Amino acid sequence: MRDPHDLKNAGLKATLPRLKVLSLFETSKQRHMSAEDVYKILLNTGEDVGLATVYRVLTQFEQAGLLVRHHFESGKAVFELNEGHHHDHIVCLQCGRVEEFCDDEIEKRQKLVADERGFKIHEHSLYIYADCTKKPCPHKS
Amino acid sequence: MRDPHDLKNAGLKATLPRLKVLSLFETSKQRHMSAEDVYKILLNTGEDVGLATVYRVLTQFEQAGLLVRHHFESGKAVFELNEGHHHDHIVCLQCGRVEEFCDDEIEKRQKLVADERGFKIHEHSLYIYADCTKKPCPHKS
DNA sequence: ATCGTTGCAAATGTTTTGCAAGCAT
DNA sequence: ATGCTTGCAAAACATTTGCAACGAT
Repeated sequence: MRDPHDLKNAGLKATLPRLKVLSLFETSKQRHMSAEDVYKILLNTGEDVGLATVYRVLTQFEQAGLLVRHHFESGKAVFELNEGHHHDHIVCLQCGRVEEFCDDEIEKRQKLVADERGFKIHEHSLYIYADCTKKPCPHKS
Repeated sequence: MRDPHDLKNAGLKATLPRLKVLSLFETSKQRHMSAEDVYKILLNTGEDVGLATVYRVLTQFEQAGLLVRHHFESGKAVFELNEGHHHDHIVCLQCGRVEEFCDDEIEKRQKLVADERGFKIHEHSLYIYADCTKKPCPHKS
């Protein structure tokens, strides 16, 4: 299922639900998933986990630095694996499609803007919300 | 209270609750307010409006283009008056403080990034979430 | 054996909706 | 008079929490 090592490093016991959730994020083609997404996928896979546990595990993983939480203006939080490398997100407001990007110039100006105003930016600080018109946009996934 | 004109233009009847809410946005020192904020301020001012009405009116104003809705990674939506002039937002994740900014270089690159990926950006597309460390940060308003 | 973890159900917080009464036109 | 609007209460979501049973060390 998954190496219990990473969990132990994070100070978390290597329990079934935690291994399943972490495993899912590492094997899923979908990089960004909500608690409900994770819960449903695990159910469909025949795994038996409670929704409350999924929420708890996701929060613990976020605090342990294994996952990053985003809100993406949708009313529900989504999580992605924290793989260290910096990137920002552009999100379609119609269908929820997420694409990652990295632009040095934007990085530079972003830090400038933040510094001027006394803000300290994070790894994932910057979001662009837009509409994906050219690509197939299923209007709500 | 407020000129009923703008409301009529938007195809909305000039009712008391709507005039009060619009008026509040135009007179409040706080540019960004949640439904709860608006509701409480109106109550404290002795005005009598239902919370459900506040939610409905805010949504109608958003659709009419009078207000802009943001989520700001906080679990609750906030609204601001749409005054036409473009700007982006940098938001403190600790206390919710919002500052507006406009950076031509970021604009340019943002459009580029969006174009490359087939996204169409809006007036308020770009957000930076950060921590305001240098300024007094009340840690939750 | 101990203490963290789980699942369920209940609680919480935000936003939406059904419906009868009320108001703008 | 008509039809949009309101307020309230209830419903709908997303998320969190209390608690007794369970599982990893």
